Amino acid sequence: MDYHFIEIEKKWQARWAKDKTFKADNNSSKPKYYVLDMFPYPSGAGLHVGHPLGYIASDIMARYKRHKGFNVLHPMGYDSFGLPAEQYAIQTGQHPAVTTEQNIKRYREQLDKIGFSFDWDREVRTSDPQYYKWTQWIFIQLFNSWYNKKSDKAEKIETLISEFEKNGNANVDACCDEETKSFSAEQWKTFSEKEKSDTLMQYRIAYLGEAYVNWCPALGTVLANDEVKDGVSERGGHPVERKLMKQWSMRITAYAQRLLDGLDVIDWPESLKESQRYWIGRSEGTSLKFKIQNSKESIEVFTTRPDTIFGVSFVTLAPEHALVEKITTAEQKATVDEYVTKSKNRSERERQADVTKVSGVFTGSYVEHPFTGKQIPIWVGDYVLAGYGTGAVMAVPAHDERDFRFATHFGLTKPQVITPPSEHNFEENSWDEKEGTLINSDFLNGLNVKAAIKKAIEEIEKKNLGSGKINYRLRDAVFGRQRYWGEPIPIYYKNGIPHAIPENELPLVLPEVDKFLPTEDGEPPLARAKGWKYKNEFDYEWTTMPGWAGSSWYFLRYMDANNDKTIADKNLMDYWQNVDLYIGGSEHATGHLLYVRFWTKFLKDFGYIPVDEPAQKLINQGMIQGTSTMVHRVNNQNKIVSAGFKKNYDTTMIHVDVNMVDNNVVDVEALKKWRDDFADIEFELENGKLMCSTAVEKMSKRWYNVVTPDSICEYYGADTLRLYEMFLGPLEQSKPWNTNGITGVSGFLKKLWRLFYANNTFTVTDVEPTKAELKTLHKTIKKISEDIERFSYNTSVSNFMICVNELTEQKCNKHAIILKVLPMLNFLNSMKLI
RNA sequence: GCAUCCGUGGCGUAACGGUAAACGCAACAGACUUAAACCCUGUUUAAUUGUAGGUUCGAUUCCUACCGGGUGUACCA
Repeated sequence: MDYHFIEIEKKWQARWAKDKTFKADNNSSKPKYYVLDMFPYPSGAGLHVGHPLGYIASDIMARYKRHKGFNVLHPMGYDSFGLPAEQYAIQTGQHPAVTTEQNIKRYREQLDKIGFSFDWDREVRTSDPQYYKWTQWIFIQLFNSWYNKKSDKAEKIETLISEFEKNGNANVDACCDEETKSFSAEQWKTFSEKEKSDTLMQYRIAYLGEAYVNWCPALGTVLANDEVKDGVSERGGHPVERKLMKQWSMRITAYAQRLLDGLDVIDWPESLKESQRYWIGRSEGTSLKFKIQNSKESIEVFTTRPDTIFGVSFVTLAPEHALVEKITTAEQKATVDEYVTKSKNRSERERQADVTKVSGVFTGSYVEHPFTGKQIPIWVGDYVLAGYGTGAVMAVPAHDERDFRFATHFGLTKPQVITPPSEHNFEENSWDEKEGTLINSDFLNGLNVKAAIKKAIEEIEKKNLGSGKINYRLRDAVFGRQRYWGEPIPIYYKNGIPHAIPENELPLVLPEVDKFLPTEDGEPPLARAKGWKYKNEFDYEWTTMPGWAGSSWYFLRYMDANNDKTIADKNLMDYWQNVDLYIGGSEHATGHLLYVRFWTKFLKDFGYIPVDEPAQKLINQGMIQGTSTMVHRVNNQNKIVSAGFKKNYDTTMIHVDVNMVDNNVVDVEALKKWRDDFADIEFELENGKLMCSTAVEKMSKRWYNVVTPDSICEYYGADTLRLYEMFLGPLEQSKPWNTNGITGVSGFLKKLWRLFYANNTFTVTDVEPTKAELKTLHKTIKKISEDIERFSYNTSVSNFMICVNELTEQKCNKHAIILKVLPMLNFLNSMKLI
C-alpha cells in the first residue's frame, strides 16, 4: 500500500473535528500553555502559501506542548472588520458582512486542509456583535477614565470629578491636554454642563479632541500613522494630507513610560523592541522660555541640549504654532501668511520628499536671550513639527544638523560653543555629538557636555525659565474612522455633549445604510442610517473604530469566547494569564503590538485582567516572497526563446504563471493554452526544454507567482506542505517560495512509510531493537526536542531525515522504534500512519 | 542616515570554540516504462565558510573594521 496522504489526512481531520481533540480544557490541573497566532483579515484573495508559515510553527509548538503534558490553548479567529470589504461594497453594493462571511468560509476551508490543531469552539470574529459588544465596553471604560500620574495608573473619572469639586484641578497631576487651564473648586461648581464636559474631555483616556490627522481624500477617511507609508495610504496607495479635525482619540501617551519599561521584561525580538522604543521616542531635556521683545508673551521651547544655550542664533516656530500670527510684524505678514498656508497644505508625501530642502520665513520679531539679553530673530520653518515638544525650537546651528542647514540657507550666524575632542570643520558641518568642552558660554565654560547639561538645567530652573522635562515622540492615537465597516463608537450626543451609552444597552449594533459612502454633506456613512438615534432622539457618533480596536484585546476573548456577562471570566483569565508564545509578522511592530500592550495595561489598572503584558514571548515569522517566472519573447517576432538563448536576441521578459513551471522548465503546452496570443507562437528550446528566468517578488496575482496551500495539499499532502515550509529555512528569515525542493520532504515521508509498509502490507515486528537502532532513536529524540524548544524547526526536519535514513539502512521495522518515532513526527505534522 | 538580521557548494541551508562541513534540491549513473513524467536504487561530484585584522593550542562559531544583501524606520530639537 502506497502512502495515500489524502485518505489519511481526511480521516484524521474528520476524527479531530468529531472528537474535538484539540479542545482546550478550562478546568485542568495541568500547567497551561497559550500559543497564539496573529489572526488574519479574511481577504477575498484567500490564503497563499506564505500565510500559514507562522500558523504551522505555532501548531508544532501546540502539539509539542500537549505531548509534554500541558493544557494548551491554541485558538484562531478573524480580524473581520476592515477597509477592503468596504471598498468592495462601495464598488459592487454587496454588503461587507456578506463578503466577509464568504471570505471566512474560504479561509476556514483552506486552514482545515492544512490540518491545524485549533480549538475552533473558541473562534472569535471582531465584526460579530457579541464580540464587539465588549470592544465597545472597553471603549466606555477608556472614556470613563483618566490617568493619574501620582498613582501612575488609570482611575475612574468619578475620582477626578470629586477632586474637582473639592479642590479644583490645582493638585491634580494627570496626563491631559497641554492647554488645560487651572480652576478652583468654586469655579468648577459654576461651570455649565457643557463646560464641565469639555474640561473632563481634556482628561479622559478616550477623548474627543482636535488633532492633525492623516486625511486620505480617496478613501474618505482618517488613517493612523502606521497606516501611512511614504506619504500614501498603506491600503490602496492613495495620497494622504494633514488636516485638523475633531476626532476621537486614545491617550496612549499616558502609557508611554510603562510601554517603554515593559519591553525589558518580555522576550520579543530585539529589532521589534527597538522599533517600539524608537516609536515611543523618549528624550530627556528641558523646557525653556524665551521672552518675546515688546510683548508679554514668551516662546517655550524643548531642547535636549540646554548646554548649547549660548550658541542660539535664532528661534524657529512650526508653521502651525499659535504665536506665529500674533508676533509677525506688519511688514512680514504677507510673506509669513503665504508660507504658513503653503506649509499647511503640503501633503505628507511632499513634506517627506523634501527632507533636505530648507524652507522658512522671518517673522520680523525677536526674543531675548534668557542669559545674555541679546536679541534673537524668530523664524518660521516647517522642519519644526507642530506635534512634537512645544512646536518651537531654539536653533543652535553649530551643534545641530538641521539648524545648520537652515542657518546656512538663510545666512544666519553659527556661533560655536563646544570644542570637539577631535578635528572638525565647522564651515561644512555642525558638531552634534555630546562630546567636547564648552566655550564662549559664560558659566558653562570649561565644562564637558554632560556636566554642562546638568549645570544649564540648574541655572534655567533657578531663573524660573523652565525645568527638566521628558518628552515622547509617541502621539495620541486617533480612534475615529469615517467608515462604515467597523465597530460603532458607543456614544450619543445630547445638546452637543457626548455621553456613553449605558453598558447594559450594549452592543450598539452597526445599522443598515443605503450606500456605503459619505453623505452629501461629507458626513460618514453611518449618518445615512435612517432613524438611528439613541432613544429615537439623540444622534449617535457617526465615526467607527479603527482596525486595531478589535485586535487590541482578542487574546483575552479566546479564554472565554462565548461569555455574555463579561469580556472573559475572571477565573479563566487567572488560569490562562497571558500568551506564552505569540507568532506574527513584524509589520505590526508599531501598530497592533503597541495598542494591544496599551489596552492590556489599561485593563490591568482596574484589575479587570491579571496581566500587564499580552505576550511573554513573540516571534516574527519571516515573509515568504514569491518566485516569479518569466519567459523571453523576441521583440517584434512571434517567438519565445529558452533562457539560455536570450542573449542572442532582443527580448522582453513576460511573467508566466508559476504553476506551469517545474524546476525552471516551462510546460509549453500549458503555456500555449494560457494566453491566446501564445497559441501558435514559435519556440526555440534548449535540449528540448523551454527554460525560464526567475525573480523574487512579492507573492501576488499581478506577477502570476501565487502558490496556494490547497494546490500543494492536493498534490503532495498537508504533511509535506507543513514539513516543507519548516524545512525552507529558519522561521524568522524571509525567503522566497520555491516549490522545487518539495520532492525532498515528500520523498522523506514516503521513505518513512516504507519502513513499515513493505510489499503493500503493514509489517512491524516485535523483535528487540539493536543497539544501533536504539542509538538512532535516542539521538533523534534528543535533537528534535532541543530543536523544537528553540524554534529551530528547519533543523528538526533535517534530523528526522537523518533518523529515517539510518533506520532504512538498518532495515528497521520494529515496533519498539517505530512507535516512538511516529509520535515525534506528530509534533511536526498531522500524519498518523496506523 | 539610524536600528536590526544575514553572508558557507550551482541553490536552500546545518554544525555546545574542537576531525573542514550534516540534510534537502540540483547534477550524474542505473532500475521501471513502448517513451516521457512520477516513483525507486545508487554514486559520487561539488564550499581555501564575504574581505582584512584580532582573541585562542584551536574560529563557520567570539571581538573590531570594511564590503555586500534583506527588513524596519526616518527632519522628534
